[in-house]
Amino acid sequence: MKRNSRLSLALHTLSHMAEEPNRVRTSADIADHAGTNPVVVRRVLGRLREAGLLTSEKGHAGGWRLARSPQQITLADVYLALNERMIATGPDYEVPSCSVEHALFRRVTTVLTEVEASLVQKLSETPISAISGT
Amino acid sequence: MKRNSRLSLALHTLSHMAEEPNRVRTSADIADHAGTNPVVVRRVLGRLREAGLLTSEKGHAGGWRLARSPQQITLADVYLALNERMIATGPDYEVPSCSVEHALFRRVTTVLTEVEASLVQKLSETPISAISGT
DNA sequence: GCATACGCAACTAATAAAGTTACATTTAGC
DNA sequence: GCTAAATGTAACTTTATTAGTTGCGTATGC
Repeated sequence: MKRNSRLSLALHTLSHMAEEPNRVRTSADIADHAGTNPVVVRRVLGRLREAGLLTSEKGHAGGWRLARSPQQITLADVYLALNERMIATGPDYEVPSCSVEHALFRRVTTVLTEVEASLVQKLSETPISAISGT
Repeated sequence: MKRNSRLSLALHTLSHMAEEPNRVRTSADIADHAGTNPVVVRRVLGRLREAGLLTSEKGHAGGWRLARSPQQITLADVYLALNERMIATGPDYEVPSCSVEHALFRRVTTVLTEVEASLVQKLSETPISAISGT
């Protein structure tokens, strides 16, 4: 794995799960499939659980499962759950003091925010069931 | 500066240039405004030049200038010039051997490619002149 | 010829992410 | 209860990317 790996891992895993929603999978199984390791899987899937897309159960016979039907989970849900905004200029760029600069800065930020919203809108049109074979 | 800095730097610089298209700017000037240094500026703007968005001239009184009018340069041009695909699963994820896996893999890739195309389409609707004050 | 610009290569430093190890906690089944 | 198997999480190491820096070659206008 390399870059964009969280989104990639999340999508592949969810698509798989969408094919057999009732099957419980352990992070070790998922890691094997994805060619990574269980802790990394738990880190990524943990975010999806926080967002209400997955549930996990501890202990013997525990593991991961979809929290709702594959038709009700869209790519936007996954994208937002990972909380990795691809576009927005973060709040780290030094905010300019000059007012002209500041106005320019705000216009750039505004446009990028709109673009991101449009991206999320587009993502929300595709449920993960459309990616799985079912 | 931190992340997304190339896109950020490019957009801010181009927006500035859009306000006074005839003015030639040195990488040192631009670096001062952006709070970075001239070499970094040349690296980023170099990509925009390769994409035909900017021209640069060496020597005394040299510097950077828009290659065409601000109305004719869109955010998609900038995004594509930087060649940083934000979405696509690169060709680095190990390609699965199992045919079922392979089919799933291809569907994920296809969907992400479509999403990226839609993003570029959206970006192409905004020229940099819309961000500058003019 | 000299000052001033870009072009580029090479190196360092900072950052983020994946990978790894270790251990606590929870749960099912005996 | 004991044990095996699973998640949860913290800490650390490794790796990859990027910004930053330095130095020097080359081009250009005065």
